[in-house]
Amino acid sequence: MAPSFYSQYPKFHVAVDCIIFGFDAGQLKVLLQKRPFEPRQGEWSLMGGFVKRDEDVDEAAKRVLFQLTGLHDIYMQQVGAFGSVNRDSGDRVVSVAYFALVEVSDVNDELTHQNSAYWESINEMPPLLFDHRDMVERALNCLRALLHSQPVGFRLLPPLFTLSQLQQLYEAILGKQLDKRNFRKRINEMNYIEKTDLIDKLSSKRGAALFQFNQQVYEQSQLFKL
Amino acid sequence: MAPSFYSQYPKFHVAVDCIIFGFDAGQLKVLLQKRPFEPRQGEWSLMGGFVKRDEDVDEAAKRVLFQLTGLHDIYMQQVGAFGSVNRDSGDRVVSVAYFALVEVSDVNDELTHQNSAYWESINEMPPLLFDHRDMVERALNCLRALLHSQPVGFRLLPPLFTLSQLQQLYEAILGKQLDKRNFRKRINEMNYIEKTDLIDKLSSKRGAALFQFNQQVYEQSQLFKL
DNA sequence: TCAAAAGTGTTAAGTTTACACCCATGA
DNA sequence: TCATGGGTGTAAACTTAACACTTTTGA
Repeated sequence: MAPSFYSQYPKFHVAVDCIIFGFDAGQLKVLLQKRPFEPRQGEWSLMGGFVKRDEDVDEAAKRVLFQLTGLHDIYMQQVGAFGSVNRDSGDRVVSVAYFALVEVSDVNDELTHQNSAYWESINEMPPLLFDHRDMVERALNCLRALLHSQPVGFRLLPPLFTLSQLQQLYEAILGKQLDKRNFRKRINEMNYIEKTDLIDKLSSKRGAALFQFNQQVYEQSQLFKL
Repeated sequence: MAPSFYSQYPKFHVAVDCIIFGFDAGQLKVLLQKRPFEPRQGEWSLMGGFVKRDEDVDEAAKRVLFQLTGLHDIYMQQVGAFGSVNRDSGDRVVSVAYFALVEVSDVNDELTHQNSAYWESINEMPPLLFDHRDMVERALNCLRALLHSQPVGFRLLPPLFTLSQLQQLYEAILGKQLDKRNFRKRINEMNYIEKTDLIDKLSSKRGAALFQFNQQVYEQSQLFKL
């Protein structure tokens, strides 16, 4: 192949970093990893990886998520590219950040152990490598905005959940208290969050109704908005 | 330097593409370029360029904007990274898109001519190269969202503008008609959009009051929101 | 019997929308 | 004198926010 016009320009490592959000013990968590290679081995970081030669950047993010959690078909969204010259002390690396919403109990614990990865509360994160803290903050802003426009909360919960759990989740993401009655009123208007006949007896003596998200009803309800 | 852990991984060309928004003749416009090199020379595209070895990706976007318009210190915001394997038929290129808000009359026409760049209405764009149309659409969505949270409109207008101009601009960006009285009521509540003593006699017989944006008042007003 | 979480409506405040006429001026 | 764009207020609809008590049941 003849040398193209492009070939006079430099090339860079391109990486992806994943902000993997989970919800556990009433708190919004992020899956953080002890960096397994030099430089700065052992420091807390996001799970990341280099993009392969014949791999979409989006695919690389999915692959990295899969490597760490064993999960496929997970909601992921790009946060943005981070491209400062000296952001990575190892070499010039342009990194594209993605966030993922996973259910903590679905995650393969063997894989996370192998990768020295641990769930940390968003409010109690240790100092992170490079610009990873910025990435988490930007991801959290994306998630907050998303929560207002789409029902993504349930992706962090088990298929069946109580309204108290859902409210705790919203409070953890938005970082503020919500009024119980107003919250339930709002959820009630969303027909795609359906009450089941099942009762959760674990979290209270009285028992709480379990709800589920109905994707089909949701998609139908969106069609009418045009 | 010893070969680092990183060096086993591939490298890619990294480019920036700029969606340069302007406002003219009552329409939202984008500055498009006839591609000056192969492959696909002569096709309509965004203005772009490769990131240099010792240049932040953000800096590269500013440089490309400057090359085409002669403008410095312009509002720019990243839209996201585009990283499909085959998005560029020349070679593997990961591109980061940015949008800029410029005042059309500030742009250096000599530079745009030299670069075969022309303002096209957002509603009448020709087919664009690669995934550039996606980039424009994503940028427009960003701009619309931004318009609701920050007063960025005036960056597309001259320092002095009439309320009718401002309304036309909002309508062009949002793609829908706005009510004149409601619009003016809303602008009136923003103390940082100040009425001046000057009158514009060009666009109407009666003359319209000219307004200006006051950055200091804006910053003050934002402090109170915490 | 009591502690702990579940569940339930109403009212006031604020925001958004819809809507129509007079004004000033140059041609 | 008239066509053109500039300028102005009010009422209804809707949305959001504030607020307190009863229920159930396991320990």
